[in-house]
Amino acid sequence: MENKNTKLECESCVSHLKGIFCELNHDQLTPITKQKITNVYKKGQTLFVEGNHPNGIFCVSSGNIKLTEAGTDGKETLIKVVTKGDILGHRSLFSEQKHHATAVAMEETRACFIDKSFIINLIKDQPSVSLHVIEKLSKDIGDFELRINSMHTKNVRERLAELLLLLKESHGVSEEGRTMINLRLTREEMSTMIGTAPETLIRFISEFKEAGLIEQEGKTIFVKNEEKLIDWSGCHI
Amino acid sequence: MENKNTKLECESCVSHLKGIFCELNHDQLTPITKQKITNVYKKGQTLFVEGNHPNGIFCVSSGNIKLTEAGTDGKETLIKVVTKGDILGHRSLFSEQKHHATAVAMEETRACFIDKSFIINLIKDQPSVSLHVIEKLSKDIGDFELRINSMHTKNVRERLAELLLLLKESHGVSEEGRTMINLRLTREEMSTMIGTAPETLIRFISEFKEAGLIEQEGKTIFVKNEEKLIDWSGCHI
DNA sequence: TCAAAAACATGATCCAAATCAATGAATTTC
DNA sequence: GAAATTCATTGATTTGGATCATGTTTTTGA
Repeated sequence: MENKNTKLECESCVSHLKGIFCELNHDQLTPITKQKITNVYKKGQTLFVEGNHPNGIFCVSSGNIKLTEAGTDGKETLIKVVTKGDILGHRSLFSEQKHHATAVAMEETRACFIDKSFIINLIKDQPSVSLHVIEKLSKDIGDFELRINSMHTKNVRERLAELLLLLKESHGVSEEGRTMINLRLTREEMSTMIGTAPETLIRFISEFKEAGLIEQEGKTIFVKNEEKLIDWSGCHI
Repeated sequence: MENKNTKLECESCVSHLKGIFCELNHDQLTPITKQKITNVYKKGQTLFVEGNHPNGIFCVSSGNIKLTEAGTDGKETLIKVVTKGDILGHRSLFSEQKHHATAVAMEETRACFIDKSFIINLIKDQPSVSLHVIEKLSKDIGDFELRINSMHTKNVRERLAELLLLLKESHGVSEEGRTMINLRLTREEMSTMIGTAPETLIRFISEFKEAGLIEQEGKTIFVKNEEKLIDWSGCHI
Protein backbone atom coordinates (compact mmCIF):
# COMPACT_ATOMS: atom_id res chain seq x y z
CA MET A 1 0.00 0.00 0.00
CA GLU A 2 1.28 3.35 -1.05
CA ASN A 3 1.12 6.18 1.39
CA LYS A 4 -0.65 8.92 -0.52
CA ASN A 5 0.98 11.74 1.35
CA THR A 6 4.46 10.51 0.62
CA LYS A 7 6.41 13.27 -1.01
CA LEU A 8 6.76 12.66 -4.73
CA GLU A 9 10.17 12.91 -6.34
CA CYS A 10 9.97 15.77 -8.84
CA GLU A 11 12.25 13.82 -11.12
CA SER A 12 9.71 11.04 -11.63
CA CYS A 13 6.68 13.35 -11.95
CA VAL A 14 4.76 14.04 -15.17
CA SER A 15 5.36 17.74 -14.55
CA HIS A 16 9.03 17.13 -15.12
CA LEU A 17 8.38 15.70 -18.56
CA LYS A 18 6.39 18.56 -20.03
CA GLY A 19 6.02 21.24 -17.38
CA ILE A 20 7.93 24.39 -16.49
CA PHE A 21 10.65 22.40 -14.74
CA CYS A 22 11.39 20.15 -17.72
CA GLU A 23 14.88 21.48 -18.35
CA LEU A 24 16.09 21.14 -14.78
CA ASN A 25 18.52 18.35 -13.92
CA HIS A 26 18.67 16.14 -10.85
CA ASP A 27 20.62 18.62 -8.70
CA GLN A 28 18.35 21.46 -9.63
CA LEU A 29 15.23 19.45 -8.83
CA THR A 30 16.34 18.25 -5.41
CA PRO A 31 15.64 21.55 -3.60
CA ILE A 32 12.13 21.61 -5.09
CA THR A 33 11.45 18.07 -3.91
CA LYS A 34 12.69 19.09 -0.46
CA GLN A 35 10.71 22.30 -0.22
CA LYS A 36 7.32 21.34 -1.64
CA ILE A 37 4.36 19.81 0.17
CA THR A 38 2.45 16.99 -1.51
CA ASN A 39 -1.29 16.72 -0.93
CA VAL A 40 -4.11 14.47 -2.06
CA TYR A 41 -7.50 16.09 -2.62
CA LYS A 42 -10.78 14.18 -2.71
CA LYS A 43 -13.40 14.84 -5.34
CA GLY A 44 -15.11 18.16 -4.61
CA GLN A 45 -12.38 19.36 -2.28
CA THR A 46 -11.25 22.97 -2.58
CA LEU A 47 -7.64 24.02 -3.17
CA PHE A 48 -8.31 27.75 -2.97
CA VAL A 49 -11.26 30.11 -3.14
CA GLU A 50 -11.93 33.27 -5.14
CA GLY A 51 -10.73 36.18 -3.03
CA ASN A 52 -7.98 34.24 -1.23
CA HIS A 53 -4.48 35.61 -1.33
CA PRO A 54 -2.10 33.22 -3.05
CA ASN A 55 1.05 32.20 -1.25
CA GLY A 56 2.43 29.69 -3.69
CA ILE A 57 1.61 27.60 -6.71
CA PHE A 58 0.28 24.08 -7.13
CA CYS A 59 1.81 21.52 -9.43
CA VAL A 60 -0.67 18.79 -10.37
CA SER A 61 0.70 15.25 -10.66
CA SER A 62 -2.56 13.34 -11.07
CA GLY A 63 -6.26 14.07 -11.46
CA ASN A 64 -8.13 17.12 -12.72
CA ILE A 65 -8.97 20.42 -11.09
CA LYS A 66 -11.58 22.87 -12.29
CA LEU A 67 -11.18 26.63 -12.00
CA THR A 68 -14.50 28.42 -11.73
CA GLU A 69 -15.36 32.08 -11.47
CA ALA A 70 -18.60 33.38 -10.00
CA GLY A 71 -20.61 35.72 -12.18
CA THR A 72 -23.71 37.85 -11.94
CA ASP A 73 -26.94 36.39 -10.62
CA GLY A 74 -25.54 33.15 -9.16
CA LYS A 75 -24.15 32.09 -12.51
CA GLU A 76 -20.71 30.59 -12.92
CA THR A 77 -18.01 30.17 -15.53
CA LEU A 78 -15.72 27.19 -15.78
CA ILE A 79 -12.55 29.01 -16.77
CA LYS A 80 -10.27 26.05 -17.17
CA VAL A 81 -9.60 22.41 -16.34
CA VAL A 82 -6.10 21.92 -14.98
CA THR A 83 -4.69 18.46 -15.66
CA LYS A 84 -1.72 16.44 -14.45
CA GLY A 85 1.56 18.05 -15.44
CA ASP A 86 0.17 21.55 -15.28
CA ILE A 87 0.47 24.29 -12.68
CA LEU A 88 -2.24 26.16 -10.84
CA GLY A 89 -2.57 29.41 -8.91
CA HIS A 90 0.38 31.04 -10.66
CA ARG A 91 -1.71 33.68 -12.45
CA SER A 92 -2.77 35.36 -9.24
CA LEU A 93 0.60 34.89 -7.60
CA PHE A 94 2.59 36.49 -10.41
CA SER A 95 0.19 39.40 -10.87
CA GLU A 96 0.10 39.94 -7.11
CA GLN A 97 -3.67 39.84 -7.07
CA LYS A 98 -6.21 37.81 -5.12
CA HIS A 99 -7.36 34.56 -6.69
CA HIS A 100 -10.07 35.42 -9.24
CA ALA A 101 -11.23 31.84 -9.38
CA THR A 102 -12.02 28.90 -7.12
CA ALA A 103 -10.13 25.64 -7.61
CA VAL A 104 -11.97 22.39 -6.93
CA ALA A 105 -10.77 18.82 -7.48
CA MET A 106 -12.96 17.02 -10.03
CA GLU A 107 -11.78 13.62 -8.81
CA GLU A 108 -9.07 12.31 -6.49
CA THR A 109 -6.17 14.56 -7.30
CA ARG A 110 -2.58 14.83 -6.19
CA ALA A 111 -0.89 18.21 -6.20
CA CYS A 112 2.31 19.64 -4.75
CA PHE A 113 2.42 23.08 -3.20
CA ILE A 114 5.47 25.27 -3.81
CA ASP A 115 5.99 28.35 -1.69
CA LYS A 116 5.81 31.82 -3.21
CA SER A 117 9.32 33.08 -2.45
CA PHE A 118 10.81 29.76 -3.50
CA ILE A 119 9.21 29.78 -6.94
CA ILE A 120 10.03 33.50 -7.45
CA ASN A 121 13.68 32.81 -6.69
CA LEU A 122 13.67 29.80 -8.95
CA ILE A 123 12.40 31.98 -11.80
CA LYS A 124 15.11 34.53 -11.09
CA ASP A 125 17.85 31.91 -10.98
CA GLN A 126 16.76 29.59 -13.75
CA PRO A 127 16.14 31.28 -17.10
CA SER A 128 14.72 28.04 -18.50
CA VAL A 129 11.99 28.05 -15.88
CA SER A 130 11.13 31.69 -16.52
CA LEU A 131 10.98 31.15 -20.27
CA HIS A 132 8.72 28.12 -19.82
CA VAL A 133 6.45 30.12 -17.52
CA ILE A 134 6.31 32.89 -20.12
CA GLU A 135 5.57 30.38 -22.86
CA LYS A 136 2.85 28.76 -20.80
CA LEU A 137 1.19 32.08 -19.94
CA SER A 138 1.40 33.17 -23.59
CA LYS A 139 -0.30 29.98 -24.76
CA ASP A 140 -3.03 30.43 -22.16
CA ILE A 141 -3.61 33.97 -23.41
CA GLY A 142 -3.90 32.63 -26.95
CA ASP A 143 -6.52 30.14 -25.78
CA PHE A 144 -8.47 32.82 -23.96
CA GLU A 145 -8.35 35.20 -26.93
CA LEU A 146 -9.75 32.43 -29.09
CA ARG A 147 -12.47 31.79 -26.55
CA ILE A 148 -13.45 35.47 -26.38
CA ASN A 149 -13.55 35.59 -30.16
CA SER A 150 -15.74 32.50 -30.23
CA MET A 151 -18.12 34.00 -27.70
CA HIS A 152 -18.36 37.14 -29.83
CA THR A 153 -18.74 35.57 -33.23
CA LYS A 154 -20.11 32.04 -32.84
CA ASN A 155 -23.47 30.59 -31.90
CA VAL A 156 -23.95 27.84 -29.31
CA ARG A 157 -23.81 24.99 -31.83
CA GLU A 158 -20.44 26.19 -33.12
CA ARG A 159 -19.07 26.79 -29.63
CA LEU A 160 -20.07 23.30 -28.52
CA ALA A 161 -18.40 21.72 -31.56
CA GLU A 162 -15.28 23.74 -30.75
CA LEU A 163 -15.37 22.71 -27.09
CA LEU A 164 -15.61 19.03 -28.00
CA LEU A 165 -12.62 19.40 -30.33
CA LEU A 166 -10.61 21.10 -27.60
CA LEU A 167 -11.55 18.44 -25.04
CA LYS A 168 -10.58 15.77 -27.55
CA GLU A 169 -7.15 17.39 -27.85
CA SER A 170 -6.62 17.79 -24.12
CA HIS A 171 -8.34 14.68 -22.72
CA GLY A 172 -8.86 12.42 -25.70
CA VAL A 173 -8.06 8.70 -25.58
CA SER A 174 -8.28 7.16 -29.02
CA GLU A 175 -10.08 3.89 -29.60
CA GLU A 176 -10.96 2.06 -32.80
CA GLY A 177 -13.02 4.46 -34.86
CA ARG A 178 -13.60 7.01 -32.14
CA THR A 179 -11.94 9.03 -29.38
CA MET A 180 -13.12 8.98 -25.78
CA ILE A 181 -13.15 12.27 -23.92
CA ASN A 182 -11.64 11.08 -20.68
CA LEU A 183 -12.99 13.76 -18.37
CA ARG A 184 -15.95 13.47 -16.06
CA LEU A 185 -18.00 16.60 -16.70
CA THR A 186 -21.62 17.21 -15.82
CA ARG A 187 -23.78 18.87 -18.47
CA GLU A 188 -24.04 21.84 -16.13
CA GLU A 189 -20.25 22.15 -16.06
CA MET A 190 -19.98 21.82 -19.82
CA SER A 191 -22.56 24.56 -20.28
CA THR A 192 -20.56 26.95 -18.08
CA MET A 193 -17.53 26.32 -20.31
CA ILE A 194 -19.23 27.83 -23.36
CA GLY A 195 -21.64 30.25 -21.72
CA THR A 196 -24.97 28.63 -22.36
CA ALA A 197 -27.82 27.06 -20.39
CA PRO A 198 -27.60 23.33 -19.55
CA GLU A 199 -30.88 22.65 -21.38
CA THR A 200 -29.57 24.27 -24.54
CA LEU A 201 -26.33 22.32 -24.32
CA ILE A 202 -28.19 19.03 -23.94
CA ARG A 203 -30.35 19.83 -26.96
CA PHE A 204 -27.27 20.33 -29.11
CA ILE A 205 -25.59 17.21 -27.74
CA SER A 206 -28.68 15.28 -28.84
CA GLU A 207 -28.45 16.91 -32.26
CA PHE A 208 -24.76 15.95 -32.52
CA LYS A 209 -25.55 12.36 -31.55
CA GLU A 210 -28.32 12.11 -34.16
CA ALA A 211 -25.99 13.52 -36.81
CA GLY A 212 -23.36 10.93 -35.91
CA LEU A 213 -20.73 13.46 -34.81
CA ILE A 214 -20.47 11.99 -31.34
CA GLU A 215 -21.55 9.01 -29.29
CA GLN A 216 -22.46 8.80 -25.65
CA GLU A 217 -22.13 6.06 -23.04
CA GLY A 218 -23.29 7.17 -19.63
CA LYS A 219 -21.95 10.67 -19.28
CA THR A 220 -18.89 9.96 -21.35
CA ILE A 221 -18.72 11.47 -24.81
CA PHE A 222 -16.89 9.89 -27.74
CA VAL A 223 -15.88 11.89 -30.80
CA LYS A 224 -16.97 9.84 -33.80
CA ASN A 225 -16.57 12.21 -36.75
CA GLU A 226 -13.93 14.87 -36.22
CA GLU A 227 -14.06 16.33 -39.75
CA LYS A 228 -17.75 17.05 -39.46
CA LEU A 229 -17.22 18.47 -35.98
CA ILE A 230 -14.58 20.85 -37.36
CA ASP A 231 -17.02 21.78 -40.08
CA TRP A 232 -19.80 22.49 -37.61
CA SER A 233 -17.49 24.50 -35.36
CA GLY A 234 -17.13 27.20 -38.01
CA CYS A 235 -13.36 27.11 -37.52
CA HIS A 236 -11.40 28.58 -40.39
CA ILE A 237 -8.50 26.28 -39.58
CA MET B 1 11.26 70.25 -36.51
CA GLU B 2 11.71 66.84 -35.01
CA ASN B 3 12.60 64.00 -37.29
CA LYS B 4 9.99 61.38 -36.54
CA ASN B 5 12.22 58.45 -37.37
CA THR B 6 14.94 59.56 -35.02
CA LYS B 7 15.69 56.74 -32.66
CA LEU B 8 14.18 57.37 -29.24
CA GLU B 9 16.32 57.02 -26.18
CA CYS B 10 14.80 54.20 -24.14
CA GLU B 11 15.74 56.07 -21.02
CA SER B 12 13.38 58.95 -21.76
CA CYS B 13 10.51 56.77 -23.01
CA VAL B 14 7.23 56.18 -21.15
CA SER B 15 7.91 52.47 -21.44
CA HIS B 16 10.84 52.93 -19.14
CA LEU B 17 8.64 54.41 -16.43
CA LYS B 18 6.07 51.66 -16.18
CA GLY B 19 6.96 48.97 -18.71
CA ILE B 20 8.90 45.73 -18.56
CA PHE B 21 12.22 47.60 -18.72
CA CYS B 22 11.50 49.85 -15.75
CA GLU B 23 14.17 48.38 -13.49
CA LEU B 24 17.00 48.63 -16.01
CA ASN B 25 19.63 51.31 -15.53
CA HIS B 26 21.37 53.49 -18.11
CA ASP B 27 24.02 50.93 -19.04
CA GLN B 28 21.48 48.17 -19.38
CA LEU B 29 19.24 50.31 -21.58
CA THR B 30 21.94 51.43 -24.01
CA PRO B 31 22.10 48.14 -25.96
CA ILE B 32 18.31 48.22 -26.38
CA THR B 33 18.44 51.78 -27.71
CA LYS B 34 21.15 50.67 -30.12
CA GLN B 35 19.44 47.54 -31.33
CA LYS B 36 15.82 48.64 -31.77
CA ILE B 37 14.22 50.29 -34.78
CA THR B 38 11.84 53.20 -34.20
CA ASN B 39 8.87 53.61 -36.54
CA VAL B 40 5.95 55.98 -36.92
CA TYR B 41 2.67 54.48 -38.12
CA LYS B 42 -0.16 56.54 -39.62
CA LYS B 43 -3.76 56.01 -38.65
CA GLY B 44 -5.01 52.77 -40.17
CA GLN B 45 -1.53 51.42 -40.85
CA THR B 46 -0.85 47.78 -40.08
CA LEU B 47 1.96 46.58 -37.81
CA PHE B 48 1.34 42.90 -38.36
CA VAL B 49 -1.39 40.66 -39.69
CA GLU B 50 -3.09 37.54 -38.33
CA GLY B 51 -1.12 34.56 -39.61
CA ASN B 52 2.24 36.37 -39.81
CA HIS B 53 5.16 34.87 -38.01
CA PRO B 54 6.49 37.18 -35.30
CA ASN B 55 10.16 38.04 -35.31
CA GLY B 56 10.23 40.51 -32.48
CA ILE B 57 8.13 42.67 -30.21
CA PHE B 58 6.91 46.24 -30.47
CA CYS B 59 7.21 48.77 -27.68
CA VAL B 60 4.68 51.60 -28.05
CA SER B 61 5.86 55.08 -27.07
CA SER B 62 2.90 57.14 -28.30
CA GLY B 63 -0.53 56.55 -29.79
CA ASN B 64 -2.89 53.57 -29.65
CA ILE B 65 -2.94 50.30 -31.53
CA LYS B 66 -5.90 47.96 -31.80
CA LEU B 67 -5.56 44.19 -31.88
CA THR B 68 -8.37 42.52 -33.79
CA GLU B 69 -9.15 38.90 -34.47
CA ALA B 70 -11.29 37.71 -37.37
CA GLY B 71 -14.21 35.48 -36.49
CA THR B 72 -16.87 33.47 -38.24
CA ASP B 73 -18.96 35.04 -40.98
CA GLY B 74 -16.92 38.21 -41.52
CA LYS B 75 -17.31 39.23 -37.90
CA GLU B 76 -14.46 40.62 -35.83
CA THR B 77 -13.36 40.94 -32.24
CA LEU B 78 -11.39 43.84 -30.84
CA ILE B 79 -9.20 41.90 -28.45
CA LYS B 80 -7.30 44.78 -26.92
CA VAL B 81 -6.17 48.40 -27.29
CA VAL B 82 -2.42 48.73 -26.74
CA THR B 83 -1.40 52.14 -25.42
CA LYS B 84 1.84 54.01 -25.00
CA GLY B 85 4.15 52.32 -22.54
CA ASP B 86 2.89 48.86 -23.40
CA ILE B 87 4.33 46.07 -25.55
CA LEU B 88 2.80 44.29 -28.51
CA GLY B 89 3.33 41.05 -30.38
CA HIS B 90 4.98 39.32 -27.42
CA ARG B 91 2.19 36.79 -26.94
CA SER B 92 2.78 35.11 -30.27
CA LEU B 93 6.53 35.44 -30.02
CA PHE B 94 6.81 33.79 -26.61
CA SER B 95 4.40 30.97 -27.44
CA GLU B 96 6.15 30.39 -30.77
CA GLN B 97 2.88 30.64 -32.66
CA LYS B 98 1.72 32.75 -35.57
CA HIS B 99 0.05 36.05 -34.73
CA HIS B 100 -3.57 35.34 -33.85
CA ALA B 101 -4.51 38.97 -34.26
CA THR B 102 -3.97 41.90 -36.57
CA ALA B 103 -2.43 45.10 -35.18
CA VAL B 104 -3.59 48.42 -36.65
CA ALA B 105 -2.67 51.95 -35.53
CA MET B 106 -5.77 53.85 -34.36
CA GLU B 107 -4.00 57.20 -34.81
CA GLU B 108 -0.46 58.37 -35.50
CA THR B 109 1.58 56.00 -33.36
CA ARG B 110 5.22 55.59 -32.58
CA ALA B 111 6.57 52.14 -31.78
CA CYS B 112 10.01 50.58 -31.50
CA PHE B 113 10.73 47.12 -32.84
CA ILE B 114 12.99 44.82 -30.82
CA ASP B 115 14.37 41.71 -32.46
CA LYS B 116 13.35 38.24 -31.26
CA SER B 117 16.71 36.85 -30.20
CA PHE B 118 17.64 40.11 -28.52
CA ILE B 119 14.52 40.18 -26.32
CA ILE B 120 14.85 36.47 -25.50
CA ASN B 121 18.42 36.98 -24.36
CA LEU B 122 17.41 40.02 -22.35
CA ILE B 123 14.83 37.93 -20.54
CA LYS B 124 17.43 35.27 -19.83
CA ASP B 125 19.97 37.76 -18.54
CA GLN B 126 17.73 40.16 -16.64
CA PRO B 127 15.48 38.53 -14.05
CA SER B 128 13.70 41.84 -13.52
CA VAL B 129 12.61 41.91 -17.15
CA SER B 130 11.42 38.30 -17.04
CA LEU B 131 9.46 38.90 -13.85
CA HIS B 132 7.82 42.00 -15.33
CA VAL B 133 6.89 40.06 -18.47
CA ILE B 134 5.39 37.32 -16.30
CA GLU B 135 3.51 39.89 -14.24
CA LYS B 136 2.20 41.59 -17.37
CA LEU B 137 1.06 38.33 -18.97
CA SER B 138 -0.59 37.28 -15.71
CA LYS B 139 -2.52 40.53 -15.48
CA ASP B 140 -3.63 40.18 -19.10
CA ILE B 141 -4.88 36.68 -18.34
CA GLY B 142 -6.83 38.06 -15.38
CA ASP B 143 -8.45 40.64 -17.67
CA PHE B 144 -9.34 38.01 -20.24
CA GLU B 145 -10.79 35.66 -17.62
CA LEU B 146 -12.97 38.52 -16.39
CA ARG B 147 -14.08 39.21 -19.94
CA ILE B 148 -14.98 35.58 -20.60
CA ASN B 149 -16.92 35.49 -17.37
CA SER B 150 -18.75 38.68 -18.36
CA MET B 151 -19.63 37.25 -21.75
CA HIS B 152 -21.00 34.13 -20.03
CA THR B 153 -22.96 35.75 -17.24
CA LYS B 154 -23.82 39.32 -18.21
CA ASN B 155 -26.21 40.89 -20.68
CA VAL B 156 -25.24 43.63 -23.14
CA ARG B 157 -26.25 46.49 -20.85
CA GLU B 158 -24.00 45.20 -18.07
CA ARG B 159 -21.12 44.51 -20.44
CA LEU B 160 -21.32 48.03 -21.87
CA ALA B 161 -21.30 49.56 -18.38
CA GLU B 162 -18.27 47.41 -17.55
CA LEU B 163 -16.50 48.42 -20.77
CA LEU B 164 -17.01 52.11 -20.05
CA LEU B 165 -15.59 51.64 -16.56
CA LEU B 166 -12.55 49.84 -17.96
CA LEU B 167 -12.01 52.52 -20.62
CA LYS B 168 -12.31 55.15 -17.93
CA GLU B 169 -9.51 53.41 -16.00
CA SER B 170 -7.24 52.97 -18.99
CA HIS B 171 -7.93 56.12 -21.02
CA GLY B 172 -9.78 58.45 -18.66
CA VAL B 173 -8.86 62.13 -18.32
CA SER B 174 -10.71 63.69 -15.41
CA GLU B 175 -12.44 67.04 -15.77
CA GLU B 176 -14.72 68.92 -13.39
CA GLY B 177 -17.63 66.63 -12.65
CA ARG B 178 -16.84 64.08 -15.33
CA THR B 179 -14.13 61.97 -16.94
CA MET B 180 -13.37 62.05 -20.64
CA ILE B 181 -12.60 58.73 -22.32
CA ASN B 182 -9.64 59.84 -24.38
CA LEU B 183 -9.79 57.18 -27.09
CA ARG B 184 -11.21 57.56 -30.55
CA LEU B 185 -13.42 54.52 -31.02
CA THR B 186 -16.16 54.05 -33.57
CA ARG B 187 -19.40 52.50 -32.35
CA GLU B 188 -18.59 49.54 -34.57
CA GLU B 189 -15.27 49.06 -32.76
CA MET B 190 -16.88 49.39 -29.35
CA SER B 191 -19.45 46.79 -30.28
CA THR B 192 -16.73 44.30 -31.22
CA MET B 193 -15.17 44.82 -27.79
CA ILE B 194 -18.20 43.39 -25.98
CA GLY B 195 -19.58 41.08 -28.64
CA THR B 196 -22.74 42.83 -29.68
CA ALA B 197 -24.19 44.48 -32.81
CA PRO B 198 -23.43 48.19 -33.40
CA GLU B 199 -27.16 49.02 -33.41
CA THR B 200 -27.64 47.38 -30.03
CA LEU B 201 -24.63 49.19 -28.60
CA ILE B 202 -25.93 52.56 -29.82
CA ARG B 203 -29.34 51.89 -28.27
CA PHE B 204 -27.75 51.28 -24.87
CA ILE B 205 -25.49 54.31 -25.19
CA SER B 206 -28.64 56.36 -25.76
CA GLU B 207 -30.19 54.76 -22.69
CA PHE B 208 -27.09 55.57 -20.61
CA LYS B 209 -27.17 59.19 -21.81
CA GLU B 210 -30.83 59.56 -20.90
CA ALA B 211 -30.18 58.09 -17.47
CA GLY B 212 -27.33 60.57 -16.92
CA LEU B 213 -24.62 57.93 -16.60
CA ILE B 214 -22.61 59.35 -19.48
CA GLU B 215 -22.42 62.38 -21.76
CA GLN B 216 -21.40 62.55 -25.37
CA GLU B 217 -19.74 65.26 -27.45
CA GLY B 218 -19.12 64.19 -31.00
CA LYS B 219 -17.93 60.61 -30.67
CA THR B 220 -16.24 61.24 -27.36
CA ILE B 221 -17.86 59.75 -24.29
CA PHE B 222 -17.64 61.27 -20.81
CA VAL B 223 -18.36 59.27 -17.68
CA LYS B 224 -20.72 61.38 -15.58
CA ASN B 225 -21.90 59.03 -12.85
CA GLU B 226 -19.46 56.26 -12.04
CA GLU B 227 -21.37 54.85 -9.05
CA LYS B 228 -24.46 54.27 -11.14
CA LEU B 229 -22.33 52.78 -13.90
CA ILE B 230 -20.82 50.31 -11.42
CA ASP B 231 -24.33 49.54 -10.27
CA TRP B 232 -25.54 48.90 -13.81
CA SER B 233 -22.50 46.78 -14.65
CA GLY B 234 -23.59 44.11 -12.21
CA CYS B 235 -20.08 44.02 -10.75
CA HIS B 236 -19.84 42.47 -7.32
CA ILE B 237 -16.88 44.69 -6.52
C1' DT C 1 -15.08 73.00 -51.01
C1' DC C 2 -18.07 69.80 -52.00
C1' DA C 3 -19.42 65.12 -53.30
C1' DA C 4 -18.92 60.43 -51.83
C1' DA C 5 -18.30 57.37 -48.30
C1' DA C 6 -18.44 56.07 -43.75
C1' DA C 7 -20.46 56.23 -39.36
C1' DC C 8 -24.53 57.22 -36.41
C1' DA C 9 -29.16 56.68 -35.00
C1' DT C 10 -33.84 54.79 -34.51
C1' DG C 11 -37.81 51.95 -35.86
C1' DA C 12 -39.78 47.29 -37.19
C1' DT C 13 -39.32 42.46 -37.36
C1' DC C 14 -37.53 37.97 -36.41
C1' DC C 15 -35.11 34.27 -34.29
C1' DA C 16 -31.69 31.82 -31.26
C1' DA C 17 -31.43 30.66 -26.99
C1' DA C 18 -32.99 31.53 -22.10
C1' DT C 19 -36.33 30.35 -18.92
C1' DC C 20 -40.05 27.72 -16.99
C1' DA C 21 -42.03 23.18 -16.24
C1' DA C 22 -42.28 18.38 -15.57
C1' DT C 23 -40.55 13.65 -15.72
C1' DG C 24 -37.19 10.07 -15.87
C1' DA C 25 -32.41 8.27 -14.84
C1' DA C 26 -28.28 8.13 -12.04
C1' DT C 27 -25.70 8.78 -8.05
C1' DT C 28 -25.15 9.52 -3.22
C1' DT C 29 -25.94 8.73 1.34
C1' DC C 30 -27.41 6.79 5.46
C1' DG D 1 -30.54 -1.35 -0.54
C1' DA D 2 -34.08 2.05 -0.22
C1' DA D 3 -34.72 7.01 0.15
C1' DA D 4 -33.00 11.22 -1.18
C1' DT D 5 -30.73 14.17 -3.91
C1' DT D 6 -28.62 15.55 -7.87
C1' DC D 7 -28.40 15.21 -12.89
C1' DA D 8 -30.30 14.54 -17.60
C1' DT D 9 -33.73 15.14 -20.92
C1' DT D 10 -37.59 16.90 -23.56
C1' DG D 11 -41.48 20.16 -24.31
C1' DA D 12 -43.69 24.89 -24.15
C1' DT D 13 -43.14 29.70 -23.78
C1' DT D 14 -40.82 34.00 -23.62
C1' DT D 15 -37.46 37.42 -24.64
C1' DG D 16 -32.98 39.83 -25.43
C1' DG D 17 -30.71 41.16 -28.91
C1' DA D 18 -29.63 40.34 -33.98
C1' DT D 19 -30.96 41.64 -38.38
C1' DC D 20 -33.14 44.41 -41.84
C1' DA D 21 -34.52 48.93 -43.32
C1' DT D 22 -34.16 53.87 -43.75
C1' DG D 23 -32.83 58.47 -42.87
C1' DT D 24 -29.31 61.60 -40.84
C1' DT D 25 -24.91 63.23 -39.64
C1' DT D 26 -20.00 63.27 -39.84
C1' DT D 27 -15.72 62.39 -42.02
C1' DT D 28 -12.76 61.91 -45.84
C1' DG D 29 -10.32 62.91 -49.77
C1' DA D 30 -10.19 64.55 -54.71
